[in-house]
Amino acid sequence: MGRLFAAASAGHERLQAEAWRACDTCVVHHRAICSALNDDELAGLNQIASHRRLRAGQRIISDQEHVEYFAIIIAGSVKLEKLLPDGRRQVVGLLLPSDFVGRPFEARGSYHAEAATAVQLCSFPAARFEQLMQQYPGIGHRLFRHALSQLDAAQNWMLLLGRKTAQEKVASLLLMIAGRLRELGFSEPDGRGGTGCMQLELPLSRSEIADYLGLTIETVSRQFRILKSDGVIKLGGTRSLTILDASKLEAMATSAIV
Amino acid sequence: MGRLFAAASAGHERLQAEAWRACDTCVVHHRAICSALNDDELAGLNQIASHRRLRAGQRIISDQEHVEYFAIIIAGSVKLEKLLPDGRRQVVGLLLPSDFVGRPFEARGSYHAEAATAVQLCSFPAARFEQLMQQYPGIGHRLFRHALSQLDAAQNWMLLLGRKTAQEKVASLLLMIAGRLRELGFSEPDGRGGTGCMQLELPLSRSEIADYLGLTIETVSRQFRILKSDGVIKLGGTRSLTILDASKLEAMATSAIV
DNA sequence: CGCACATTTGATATATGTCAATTTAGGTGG
DNA sequence: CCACCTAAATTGACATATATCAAATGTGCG
Repeated sequence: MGRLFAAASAGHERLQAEAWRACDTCVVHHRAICSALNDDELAGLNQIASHRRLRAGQRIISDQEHVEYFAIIIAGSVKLEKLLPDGRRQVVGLLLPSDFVGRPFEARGSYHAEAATAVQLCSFPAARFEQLMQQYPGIGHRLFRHALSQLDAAQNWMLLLGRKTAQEKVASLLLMIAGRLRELGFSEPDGRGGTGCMQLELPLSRSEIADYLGLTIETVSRQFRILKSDGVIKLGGTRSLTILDASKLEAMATSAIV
Repeated sequence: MGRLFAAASAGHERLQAEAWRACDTCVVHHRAICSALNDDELAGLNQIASHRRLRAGQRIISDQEHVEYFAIIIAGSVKLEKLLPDGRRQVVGLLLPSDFVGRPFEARGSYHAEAATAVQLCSFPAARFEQLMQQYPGIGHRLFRHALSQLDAAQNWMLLLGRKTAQEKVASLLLMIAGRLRELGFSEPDGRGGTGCMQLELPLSRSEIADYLGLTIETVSRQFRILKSDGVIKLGGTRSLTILDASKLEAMATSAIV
């Protein structure tokens, strides 16, 4: 997941003056919630925006802690996870570039949001962002749509968690990730740029994948092996993966994914 | 789940004239999305509202079909479910009185919404409702909050589906239902109105419960038996249930529920 | 290059699913 | 109001997908 937005963290004043220009060149500006905002709204947002870089594993929002800021992901991936008191863990969301991080109207987080890879954020102080939301309805409207599509995704994931087999779960995950990365332009058609082939970097480790699918590491690993020996995927290192036969993978996933 | 709103389906003209009055006496008017609307917004909503009664099993929204109307549940319960091609089924949502049914900004449903019990709805034609949403931002804002709390619930359910045992799942479900029914005023403190006791009518059959928890009917039944023999619950008929020891049930559920 | 950690692989255990009867519940007609 | 009747729920015996426990590799970093 390379291609980071390279605009260094300039001084705050400069940042504000160049506000518009900064958004204009942002790699996610045509996908993120800012995409459908008018100039006023965009300028307002830009005045409270600042960039942040996080390393893999750094926490963004913590369960039981005040949410300090909202953010749009510019690069990298963020996982949302919930814990049971005894340590069992469930990943409840995977956010990629252009996604919005944060839960308006609720002071405390209901999950941990954590950088799954190195991450670059465009972040907004929570209080000022909520002010802005009241001032400019367009922002809330965009966020509303984002929440609805997250809800759709969550419901699809409930079907996966409750009713799919380990094999279907793994196949579904790979297709979901591949689809979203392709949409974002991270597609790297492997070999002849055919329909079936795609090379990608997994945004999650095996154990995060297990926690996303409601499985153990070992089961995930065994399913990868089966996919590999069936010639459906190819692994290069632990996080680099090539889908060799997308239609076979789709058949294994049983029905469409979000 | 008795106490239906008894205002018969009067003629359309009368209904509009008495609009305000109708909302004023509605059993859910202080909980549903209409609660925080101003007089204009409420009047607008009322002009396009009509009541509908459905029997258990009737479909409200269908996967792959155009969504014809949105609605607020006045009485009864609605389940949202998703199907796999081979018939496996997952309930992805349970809606109770005051909840909103429907998915704005998306012509086709992504799930089936079906009356789980006899239901009474206050429904709005989809197109006119979306118009109204543009006209009155308050409506969209309320809906936004509703969507966010549905998302929270969905994420909690993902934790349940992915990581809880059958016993924890059943205990969690009972607590979730009990909590929501109590909030709605369907609490019936059994015996001495102590902390621990509550009598309730399950809004779902055993097989719907199984499909909500990602289990089989048989496993659900066995878990009920264990809870019964442990003195945690009491069953009267198949849908009438009394929680005898709420704190024990909470301990069995492992952590808080939405 | 070597070290620590992630991943894979293997052997075995178990929670939950499957299949097959029963039993119970709740509605219907006599 | 009661006996029947169908569908739902329960119960039991057994099967199995996935978890658990335990090494053995592999990977990528310092």
